Amino acid sequence: MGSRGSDATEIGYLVKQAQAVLNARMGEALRPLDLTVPQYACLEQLRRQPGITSSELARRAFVTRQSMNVVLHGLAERGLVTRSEQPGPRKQIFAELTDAARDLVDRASERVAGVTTRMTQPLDEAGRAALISALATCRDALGTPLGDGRAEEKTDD
Amino acid sequence: MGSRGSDATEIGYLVKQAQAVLNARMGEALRPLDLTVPQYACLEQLRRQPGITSSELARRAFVTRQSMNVVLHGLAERGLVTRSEQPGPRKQIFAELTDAARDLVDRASERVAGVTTRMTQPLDEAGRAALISALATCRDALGTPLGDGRAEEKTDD
DNA sequence: CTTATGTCAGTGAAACTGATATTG
DNA sequence: CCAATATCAGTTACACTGACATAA
Repeated sequence: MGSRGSDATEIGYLVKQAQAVLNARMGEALRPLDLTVPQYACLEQLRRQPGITSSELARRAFVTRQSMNVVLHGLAERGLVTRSEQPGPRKQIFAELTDAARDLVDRASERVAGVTTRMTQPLDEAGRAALISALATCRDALGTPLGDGRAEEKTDD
Repeated sequence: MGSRGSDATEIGYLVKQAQAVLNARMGEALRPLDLTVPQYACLEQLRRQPGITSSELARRAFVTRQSMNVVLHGLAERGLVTRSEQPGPRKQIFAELTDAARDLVDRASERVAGVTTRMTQPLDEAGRAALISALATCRDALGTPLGDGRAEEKTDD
């Protein structure tokens, strides 16, 4: 570990802190709608891409299928998500938002947007663009998601 | 919602995703040491500032005292943390790392540094500095942590 | 009396691992 | 047989709220 101008460790901390505050504020904003942050994230993802499978949802949230399934089933029981009766090619089950959910997600998105807007308020346009770019780069730099258990080339350990 | 050049919502997503991947990778890196990410964060904070109280630890992690106490007690039971017998001015109890913990945290830090370094690898020096600055700005823009229930509006710290 | 601390008790959402069945 | 899906079962770390006692 030589000399770094900008310590990478510091970035790790800041990502964690920023996400912690963001998560707390989002949770507060979503509570009146009876939604948790993971639930909202799941719904929002479904709005952006209807008909997605739970496995794909899990990949995008960087969690296991089993974890995502808990959230997804909870949402289905609340009538916010429908799951296709007819499995697809690979036994896939496709999820979609219900009309009630679409309305709810709209309101949730407004509230969340208020939080994120406030968070990025002090940044100028260029700074915002740079932040988006840098965060995407960091996300991709850490490579593949986490599989189910097997099937994952052992990197180094 | 309006059309902005750089959507603030996108930043929220990226913060979440980046943190999710980072958290996953850190968890994998720390598992061989039998440490969870929150545990490591707690230990690292204690190394940086020995003698800190659990309430202060909680504030920095943006969680409640009760939540932090669970982590802290777990670490104490494992002999990684000592807690002062003599309460301070305000009934405070000060925590410190044990020698065993110091050694463990060293190894943990190396592993974590490997992850964060990999994460920021594609960025150049200027980009890293800009990211640090922007993240700190975002974190601070969302204001104070969450107290215990009452007592907010404490701007100085 | 007010405030900050530590603590006990309970709850809950959501992550994990492991195993199994099914389909292409 | 292999790969990817869905699912069931169990565990766990860790967040929350609420309530209480204590000390400055």
